[in-house]
Amino acid sequence: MSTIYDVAKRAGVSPKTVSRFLNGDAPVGRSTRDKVERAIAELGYVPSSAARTMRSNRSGLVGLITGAITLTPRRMALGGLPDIEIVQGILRELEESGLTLLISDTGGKSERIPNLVRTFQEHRVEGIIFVADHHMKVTLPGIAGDTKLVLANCFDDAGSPAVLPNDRSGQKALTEELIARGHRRIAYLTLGPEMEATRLRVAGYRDALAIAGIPFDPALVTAANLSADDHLAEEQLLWDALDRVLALEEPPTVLCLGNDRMALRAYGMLRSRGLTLPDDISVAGYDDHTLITETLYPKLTTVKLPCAAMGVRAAQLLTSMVRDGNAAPEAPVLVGGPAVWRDSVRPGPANRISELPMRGRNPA
Amino acid sequence: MSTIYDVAKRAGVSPKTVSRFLNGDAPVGRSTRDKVERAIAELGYVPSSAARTMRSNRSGLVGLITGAITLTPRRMALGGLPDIEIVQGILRELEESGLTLLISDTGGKSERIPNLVRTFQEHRVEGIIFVADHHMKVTLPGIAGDTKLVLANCFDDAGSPAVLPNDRSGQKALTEELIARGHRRIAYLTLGPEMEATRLRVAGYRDALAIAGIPFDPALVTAANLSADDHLAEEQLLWDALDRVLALEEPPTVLCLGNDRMALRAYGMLRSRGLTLPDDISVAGYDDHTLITETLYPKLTTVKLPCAAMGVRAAQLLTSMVRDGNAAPEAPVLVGGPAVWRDSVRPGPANRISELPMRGRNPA
DNA sequence: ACCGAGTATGACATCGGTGTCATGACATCG
DNA sequence: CGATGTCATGACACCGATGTCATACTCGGT
Repeated sequence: MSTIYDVAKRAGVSPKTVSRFLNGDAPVGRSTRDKVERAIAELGYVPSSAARTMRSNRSGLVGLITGAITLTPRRMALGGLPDIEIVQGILRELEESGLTLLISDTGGKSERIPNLVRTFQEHRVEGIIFVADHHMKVTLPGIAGDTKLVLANCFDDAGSPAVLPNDRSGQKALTEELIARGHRRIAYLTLGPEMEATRLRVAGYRDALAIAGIPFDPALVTAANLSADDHLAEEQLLWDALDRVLALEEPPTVLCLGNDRMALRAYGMLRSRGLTLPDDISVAGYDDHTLITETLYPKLTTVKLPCAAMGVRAAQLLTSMVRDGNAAPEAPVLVGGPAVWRDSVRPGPANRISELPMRGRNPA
Repeated sequence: MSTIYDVAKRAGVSPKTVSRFLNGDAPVGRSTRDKVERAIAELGYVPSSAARTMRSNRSGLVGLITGAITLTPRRMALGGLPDIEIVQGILRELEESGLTLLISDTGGKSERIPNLVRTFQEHRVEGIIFVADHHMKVTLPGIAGDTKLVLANCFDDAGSPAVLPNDRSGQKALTEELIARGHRRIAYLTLGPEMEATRLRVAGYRDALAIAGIPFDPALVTAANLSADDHLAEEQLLWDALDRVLALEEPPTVLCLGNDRMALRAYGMLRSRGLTLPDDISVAGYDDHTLITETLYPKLTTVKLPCAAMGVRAAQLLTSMVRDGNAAPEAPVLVGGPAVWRDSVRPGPANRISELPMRGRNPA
């Protein structure tokens, strides 16, 4: 591989002049410029970022740590959340920034992270983005030097700059729209209670109820999902939760589910009870996993989890910290996603379930 | 970030001794070793790969060019082929190799490739793997220097080392198994005629027929897919092709489709004609896209496209070229995938379609 | 006591760019 | 016409590793 010295010799100028031509940091005479240009083309010269990095202490690299690449196909098949969309947002934003992305995949094994970080540091990345597969708290190894860190879809105790989905506003918006359509008895079958998303979305749900002056009924809100990969247990949990809320004295007219996959399952369970969607009961999901939401009949009303936007924001945040030396924001950046209105929620003021025979409400 | 000089000063030794400790290229006294070890830990020293690269001319980087990351979710939703599995295979194989992967995504725009290659060369990658989303011919920009290149799922005119799916043996194996189960009239509704896969798989199909002494009937083989993203036209093409082969004097007892998505469509079309699978007619796909093959009823018999294995082989090939200086293989590496036997092919010697009324054979 | 072999270490140059400073050629101005 | 300023260019050191060569010390054999 030819060097700047080769180019200089061929063009009959000093290496520094070639450097000036390449970087434009000082004027270069027209004829000199032409000679250098020709020499570069003839030699196929490409500057070495290693040498540049040494002198300038800027590598032009940023690191990305994720499990999305190895885990996505499996999660896709399960209808899980494509955190790969966050990675896509990051890619898109970084594309024009002149920064080169080093991607490391954890393969789902978090114990590998320290090694990945170490490798990144050897390559003197200017910043690292860590992408989690769901809204969660993480604990990362300390990062030496002034390498910047941005967390996407997660946060830590150290208060590292983070980009998070606005779960609270998302569930609030959905609930508000449900209320606006006349629903008063809104069941919420949540994800596991240990999930950040659950805590925040329940808060958003209660926000909306409070604004509308509807009293909060704890019987309508229950966890109905596991974080573990145990389909059978998940199914039973959901069935039981659904059973309980439908058997209430005053049953819900709409079911909000913790994610679209739960909604998919709920469709089947409700139908096996002889209920028609959305006429007998309405359903809403969360995530806007289009593979599910657009495929189901009726199409699923849900809340968009703004993955791509989170990726873009995370990348913007990192570039602004790395290139412009901006300080990290005090508070996490919250990225909201809209409620996406489809056909699984009856537009009318109420559903018919309260008029149904017990068969629909409790088939057992 | 601290340097080897900082470590040397703190440990009271020369930088070269620290270097020896780090690389183990010469014996280091026990007490010296301890002092150096402590100094490194106290300073959180991480060696600079940029400096190392300059001196040694080896960056420890390999580049990967793909469109899998940005395109996968869309293709997944379509039931297309997850070339991301190739990337996974590469990741897995490279993990323990000490090489760091630079991943660039084309975003589906091949005109970006020269820039990606250029960026890789600036970082002095030791090799580049190019991953295509389907078996195809590509034309890549020339790569200066002695950077190695490996093509995965594609090949070029220059004879660059390539890892390819063995389409011919795959379709041959499937066809042979069909024949072994008594099928004689085997229709093959292929992908677009311009696809490499089509040419090779038809050859494999004919190989199997020839071995069994079954004459090749051109009326049974017809292209029934478009490369373009035109669902409606695709559907019509498939319908028409299906219509023609079913209306033959001597209709097929089994339909082979160009991929699993076509098989998925074929299921619907055959059923709308009142045919029962696999009793009235058998169906086989290609790719083993488990989201489809395991979900359909009956489960789809298909040929596994060995994506992960191709990724592994491509990475092995590149590391052997980069690290051990091995020469590129003369011929492309062909990776075979087995026929995966599920329930969509009737085990019996023949299907009943030839006994069916015209309704089933031509509903129009 | 002496020599060669092995062990443990350091001085110095080098990789390919770029920051700093110096220099020479002109143009401009009072 | 000399002082000043701008433009165009080059010489040289430096970033942080490591290869090469040199040096000093320790042993065991003779």
